Amino acid sequence: MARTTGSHSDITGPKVRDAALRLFAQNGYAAVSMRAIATEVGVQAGALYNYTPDKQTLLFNLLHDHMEELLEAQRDDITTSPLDRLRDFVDFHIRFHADRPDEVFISYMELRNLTAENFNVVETLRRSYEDRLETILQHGAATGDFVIADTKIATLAVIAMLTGVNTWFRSGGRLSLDQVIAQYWDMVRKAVL
Amino acid sequence: MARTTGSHSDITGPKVRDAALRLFAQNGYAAVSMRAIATEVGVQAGALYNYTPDKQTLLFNLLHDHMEELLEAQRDDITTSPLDRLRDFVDFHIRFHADRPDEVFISYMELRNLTAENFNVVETLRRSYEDRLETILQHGAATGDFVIADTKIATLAVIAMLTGVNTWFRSGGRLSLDQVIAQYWDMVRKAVL
DNA sequence: GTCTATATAGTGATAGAC
DNA sequence: GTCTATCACTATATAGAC
Repeated sequence: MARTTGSHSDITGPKVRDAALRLFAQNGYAAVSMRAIATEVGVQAGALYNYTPDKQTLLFNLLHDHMEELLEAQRDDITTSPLDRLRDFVDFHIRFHADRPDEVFISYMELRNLTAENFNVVETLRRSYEDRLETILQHGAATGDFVIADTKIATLAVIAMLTGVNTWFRSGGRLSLDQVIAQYWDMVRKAVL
Repeated sequence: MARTTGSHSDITGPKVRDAALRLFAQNGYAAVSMRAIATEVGVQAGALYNYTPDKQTLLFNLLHDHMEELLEAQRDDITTSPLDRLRDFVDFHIRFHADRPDEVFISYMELRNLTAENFNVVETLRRSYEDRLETILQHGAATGDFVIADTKIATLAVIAMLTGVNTWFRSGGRLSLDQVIAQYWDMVRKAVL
């Protein structure tokens, strides 16, 4: 219970994580040195190794936890209509991703800097998220609510379209997030009809 | 006219370019050393500097030339209907990008590794490509052929969706490129109707 | 828990021989 | 045009003092 005087692990730990996230997103994993992260945190490089065994684990944890949070946050009410479920998915996806631009960015850009083993873990999580959308589309296609030639292609097309919002959307811009969501929902709805 | 005996610049030059393209796409610009490129070409690192002043120029040329080729190849017959022009754009975009997976990949992943000046050049070219699609959508919206709330958003949404094909399409897979194009065209067509 | 110092290896680019 | 050799840095990670 008693905490060692001068221990800052519960403060420094998150700071290391935040600094790594910001710097990886800004400059890319390979271009960011442990010294740069340490400087951002306000410690010397050696001190970082109290919080991560190595740089690779730092990256893996950021991507892994992002995917876990995504899967944890996404809800699908299977008692509602396919159209309502799809609308909820579109709304959730855009909102969740718009809230975490750095996490989303490194999740796409830094996949190839994961070790093969770490990549497989993250990739499995990503696929299970895709599967949730495909399940909705398959259900709607089966009931006749949707007209979709190939649900796998439609899944990938919709996710690519929605995730693209992150490349240009900035809060405080010409359109509010609600307006953006409304317009994407309009396009997605028509595309699967 | 006469060529120096033993000169291989017309062979080695393209080989340097191809090796850089492949390695940048596979491992990322920052993670690829000039020595690695030289090994791939079959020369020593110092020899590369007969073909590029530095590593940055190597990257810039790849991205710049890719965008120039894209703009050069894209055709828009303004005498046809908005729907036909849009269909041609979708067909062209998917086909052109599917043919050049490495160029497309580094054009998205390595933008941030360009110097500010080089980035602006490439970014300007990219925007002018986007503008060509937006022109088509604006025209169709004006004639009533399309129903689009915001042509800028629709432009970005369609390009994100189409470019997403490159993340999963592999020639020889479940679907032919023609089948893929047909399905994307179906979704795009319905989305703007 | 953080520091300094260091081991070990890699980097981009250049000089000058051939 | 390509080679070898090298300069001046920077990298990740660790050891041991405090």
